[in-house]
Formats: sequence, C-alpha cells, structure tokens
Amino acid sequence: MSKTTFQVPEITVAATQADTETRATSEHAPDLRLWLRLLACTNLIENEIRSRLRTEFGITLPRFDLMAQLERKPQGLRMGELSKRMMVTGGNVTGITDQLVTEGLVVREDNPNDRRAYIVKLTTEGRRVFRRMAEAHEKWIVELLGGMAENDRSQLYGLLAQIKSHAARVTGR
Amino acid sequence: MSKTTFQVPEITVAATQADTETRATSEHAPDLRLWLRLLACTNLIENEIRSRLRTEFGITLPRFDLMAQLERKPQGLRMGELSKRMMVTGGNVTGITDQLVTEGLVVREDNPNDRRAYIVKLTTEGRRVFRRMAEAHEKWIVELLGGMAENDRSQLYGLLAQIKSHAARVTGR
DNA sequence: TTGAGAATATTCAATTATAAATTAAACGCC
DNA sequence: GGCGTTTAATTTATAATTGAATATTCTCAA
Repeated sequence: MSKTTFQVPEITVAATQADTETRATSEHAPDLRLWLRLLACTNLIENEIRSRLRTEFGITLPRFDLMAQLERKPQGLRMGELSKRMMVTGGNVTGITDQLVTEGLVVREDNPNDRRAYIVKLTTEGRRVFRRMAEAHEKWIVELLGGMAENDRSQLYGLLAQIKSHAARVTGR
Repeated sequence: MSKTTFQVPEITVAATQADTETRATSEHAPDLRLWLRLLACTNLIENEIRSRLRTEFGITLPRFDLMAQLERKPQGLRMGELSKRMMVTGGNVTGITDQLVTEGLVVREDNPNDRRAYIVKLTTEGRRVFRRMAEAHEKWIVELLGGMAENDRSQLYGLLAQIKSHAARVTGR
C-alpha cells in the first residue's frame, strides 16, 4: 500500500510545493529525503530572518551573526574562534569584521600575549545596537518555530543532537 | 522537572564544542536554541558535502544542486522554477546556469509558448556526469545522517514537516 | 485593439564565501 | 641562540548571493 506513490500526479506536487525538497522522491533513500527536508527548513527560516534583519535594521545576516557571537563573550574572541563558531572560513571573517569595524560596531584589540592574534570585541555602540536587534530576532524565531508542543520541541532537539554528534564524528569535528 | 536546564554549566559546553550553536545559552528561549541547533546541523553537513564535491568531482555545491533539480524533470525547468526550488534569487540562478552552460552540462532552450522564458535542461553529458556524482552524494548523506534508528528518523522527518509547514505559513510560502 | 500592469529573466553593484597562497609571529627542539 | 614547523590572520582570485533596476514579453480589461 505504501508503493502507490508512483500514481501521485506530478503536476499537483509541483504546483503545491516547490523548494529544495522537491528533489526528493520515493525512489530516494530515506536519509536523503530527511536531509533535503532539513535543508528546506533551514533555508526557509534563514531567508526570512535575513530579509527581516535587512528591512527592519538595515543589517546583513552574517554581520548579525558575528555580533551575536561576540555578545556572549564580553572578553572578546579571536578571528579563528569566530571562524569556528560561525562555521565559515577565516577570510570570510576578516571581511565581515572589516565591515563592522568601519561601522563602529566592533573593534580589533591587540593581544599582548600573542601578537599574531587580535581580540575582537563589540563596542559600546555595537552592544547597544545588537541588543535591540536580538530582542526582535528572538521574537521572530519564536514566531517561525513556535506553535510546537513542548514535547515535540524537546524531541526534535534531542534528535538533532544525535545528527549533530554523529556528523561531527564523521567529519572529524 | 524539565525546568532544570538553567543549571547546565556554560563553561563545559563552550569548552567541548564551538560552532554556531555556541550562541545559545540557558537564558535563551528554547525556540532559539532549537533554531541554532538546526542551523549547526545543516551547516555541518552542507560544508562537508561541499568539500567532498569539490575534491572528488571538482564541482561546486550550487552547480550540483541545480543539476539535481533538473535531473528529476527531464522536460526541463524555467529559470523561475529553479529559483523557487533552490530557494535562491533569480539573479543567482542566471549565474549558476551560465557556468553550467559553459561547461556543457545544461542548455537553455527557447520556450515557444512564452518567449520571456527559457526551458533549462541537462545535456546528455550533464545527465551522465550528474548520475555518477549523485550516487556518491547519496552515500555521503547516508554516512553523515546514518546510524539513526528507523523510528527516530521518521520521528525527525515528521517534526521537521511541522516546522516547515508552520514557517511556510508564517512567511507566506 | 491597446495600453497598463504583471510576469520572466538578465544585469549591475555590493556583499558574502571559499580555497589557496602569503605574511608574520610563536613554538619546540637541538 | 638558531632553525624548521606550526599557528593566526590576511590577501588574492574566483564564485555565489542578494537586492534593486532594467528590458522583454505576456495578459487582460476597457
């Protein structure tokens, strides 16, 4: 009975949904379908957040993300630490930091213990600006993910932990 | 009993892992933590796939993604359809398609019914190349997601469906 | 029929992102 | 102390990505 999928009219499917996940059909491995759905969820939310950050605050998502990392670490972070946490390359962090420095939202401080490394911190202004944005950002996330039963949410959280630790092991962190 | 999360020691968490998710602490809303974990999972897997596609096949992830959309639609897709399905802007699709055309992997065919629109298709060579890559790609996904109990996987699949449809409603598709 | 508005795709400028090469400093070891 | 290796960050070249503006074509109502 579950093999009746080949009868589903393709036209209808294409008309009612069209995103990354459209790639997955019944012939695909369950893991692939899962991956495409994961990707579709992330893209959907990420694109909406990006758009709102731009229209509401005139900031880009990567700049917001970098500031978010710094906000949790008042002592500052090195470029390499930002790179790891943001999961992007070092060169990318250099560019985003440059922009934020120009805008006066973060500063590169010299590290007396290691002259190769900077310590990047939010400026007072940066902290002020960020807090205002973060408040809205959190509301948006709740709006986008919300309506989920507490039980489902913690289920999901745990299942993602499984994926994360497995994938991290496979990729060597 | 489920409200004990505020006791999680932040230091330990920060010391043992460093990624996007590091942004989440106990003071954050559960939804925010969930979002950051979702994002971390996606980035982890996506970055690994990108890297393997490059080293094994010398192709970029967006090019692979575009070809993947076409492979399922032998009749071809319009630029706008590719854009929706890949969840990226139209201008982006134009650029990626240009590259693939140069490489001889896809073609833009004129649409006799609508002279504004092209129909993009895989070439014979493109189909050949893609199939080889897709086989490896699927194995990688299984490797990265694998080891998950069938029950957990279908649980996760369903929970993501919830998120996806809710977020799609909020964003207006 | 025609003309206003919608739809389709491209172009453009700016930003983000990667990967590889480079510069500079720290580290370890003899 | 000096030298090879590692580490931290930037630079460079190229690609991907966005958002806005533009050019073309289509639709449809007056």
